[in-house]
Amino acid sequence: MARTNELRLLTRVPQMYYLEGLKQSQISAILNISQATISRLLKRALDENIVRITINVPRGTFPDLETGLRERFGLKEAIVAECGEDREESILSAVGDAAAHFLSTTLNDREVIGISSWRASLLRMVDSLHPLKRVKAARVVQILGGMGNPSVQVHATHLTTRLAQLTGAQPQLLSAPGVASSIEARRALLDDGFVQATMDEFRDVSLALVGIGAVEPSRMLATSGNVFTPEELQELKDSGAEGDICLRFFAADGTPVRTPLDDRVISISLDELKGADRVVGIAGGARKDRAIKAALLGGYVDILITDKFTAGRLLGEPSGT
Amino acid sequence: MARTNELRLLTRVPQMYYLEGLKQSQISAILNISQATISRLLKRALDENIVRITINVPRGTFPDLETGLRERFGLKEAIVAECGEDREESILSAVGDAAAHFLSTTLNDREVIGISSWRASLLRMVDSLHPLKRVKAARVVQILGGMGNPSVQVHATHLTTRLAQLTGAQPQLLSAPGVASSIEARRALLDDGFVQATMDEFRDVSLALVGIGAVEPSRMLATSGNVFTPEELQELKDSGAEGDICLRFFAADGTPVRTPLDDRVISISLDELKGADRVVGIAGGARKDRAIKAALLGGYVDILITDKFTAGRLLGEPSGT
DNA sequence: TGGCCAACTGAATTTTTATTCATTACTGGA
DNA sequence: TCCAGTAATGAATAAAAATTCAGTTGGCCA
Repeated sequence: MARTNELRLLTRVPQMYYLEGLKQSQISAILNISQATISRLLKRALDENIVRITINVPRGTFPDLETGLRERFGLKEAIVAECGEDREESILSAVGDAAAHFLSTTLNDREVIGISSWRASLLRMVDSLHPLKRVKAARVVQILGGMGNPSVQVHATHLTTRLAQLTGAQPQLLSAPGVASSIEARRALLDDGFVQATMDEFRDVSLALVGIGAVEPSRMLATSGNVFTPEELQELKDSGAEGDICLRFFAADGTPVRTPLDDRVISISLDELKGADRVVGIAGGARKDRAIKAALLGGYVDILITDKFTAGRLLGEPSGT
Repeated sequence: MARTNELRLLTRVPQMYYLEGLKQSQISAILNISQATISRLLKRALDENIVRITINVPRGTFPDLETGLRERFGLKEAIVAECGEDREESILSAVGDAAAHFLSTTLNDREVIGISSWRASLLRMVDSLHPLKRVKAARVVQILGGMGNPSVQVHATHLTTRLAQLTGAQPQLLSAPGVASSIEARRALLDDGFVQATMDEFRDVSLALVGIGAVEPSRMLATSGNVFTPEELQELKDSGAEGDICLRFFAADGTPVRTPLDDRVISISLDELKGADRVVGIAGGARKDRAIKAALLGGYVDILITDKFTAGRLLGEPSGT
């Protein structure tokens, strides 16, 4: 019975506070109980589950998947986008849009943005981005060279300059191919002052926007010119490479895979990438499942932006390595 | 789609705040959103019913009935006690206990308590009250004379002195019968200095503890000596009296009923009663339904302490006058 | 019976949250 | 296309809530 009297207060106080919207001091005055005690009663009501707070998940948001991704892969943040159907086009649009929104709400002033080229998802992001008036990034740094194929080279340039324009930043282009034809060719390219200057910026990147590539099946590698020879691709596969970020490859368990190719790639290194405050991975689609998982296991990404189908697959599979 | 991105935040932020227990400033740091915006998002999530707060009513508490009583009768507070069965004994015990708890948690320092005598419920309250060490009331004033019957007179005295003892206050007894034998007898009694002194205190009462009496059927009036003659009782009924507080009678709609009896009663007047900061009515039982309702309609009581059965009846009846 | 520990309490203080204010962007109508 | 009114934002500030602290009390065991 004594307990009943106490329970009455544990019900009454939250009722006044949460339902009637009274301040603790008002309740304190009405009930002749000190504000400190009101605060304590409220906490106790919460602890004892007399007050329950539930979050009603609106259609099109997936907090469960996001929490699952965060916890399973130790991510700082995961964003799962609603997506009509599980096809590339639909996913690109959903993920790009989500990434654009993410960028526009979380960009800080004077941020140095690093952006990978070559990525359809990043292109989509930039396309759906509205100009950011409120904040101004300092610089947008291209962290992966363009493709040999000139039209793709243009894309890479477009991506960087457009993003710089939208964020009011200075674009810092990397006027070199992502893959040099030889080690020597790479050396020569690195001697270029502009290339050098851009690459020096890699360590200053505070926010990196990157895609995640699949080694197999890779549409990009196959269609965007003869960047890699069939032999090189085979070598990659043989060495266990499962995916890449900025053409830096890693195995299924996330460990970096070093191949001779590394010495021809002109891009931020995985180590430099980890130096960024926030690395945002933007990718989705069944084709990339294994690569994304590998990237997450490798811890290369702090924030993942993906679609609900991919998120489901990343979590649904039996917990492999 | 734009809405979807927004909804995501409206889900994510409350999740972090309410479920993960993060501070707004921490969320602000994690999501790169200003604290002001976090606060606004939380409010919006509440408004849009994405976050729902429900209060789980524990067994033995009756917030619905209490709210009903408060709203229907404009009470400052209503306390409905759990009660095993709808019989006097059970109700007295429940209501007395609830009143004791109420008093012990809401008594202020230096309060002047007025207490009606003659009331079983008040007696019960005092019996279940533990000594209050924390606060000290200033005085306990008996606001209704005792009964002619000496043993009941003792009760009234006991009630007042005991309560004073428990609250560390000075008892202020009213050494006079509640009902004088005649107008002249009343005059004579009022000449007494002690009686006078106590009655002067009536206006200083800050917290009044009163029972509510039923005119018909009234056990108290019938059994406690020949206070009123059958004729007087008949007169009361004829004049429409439905209940009383400290032997001050009122009709079913709460309007005071003046009869010649008034001039023989020695107690606080209804007007003086209204001057108290808080008037606590402590009563229950089917016998008193009409009297309690009348008292509530008359607005004589700020706080009602009753049992669940009585509360149900007070609310359940078709909304009478 | 006394003494010690744990639990409560309210006042004061610190921490957290809500709001104000000034500014800037967006929208719809002329 | 331009403008007026609406909405949104962050920094600063006011307001509210949580916590610390110091002091009691009550129970429990020696």
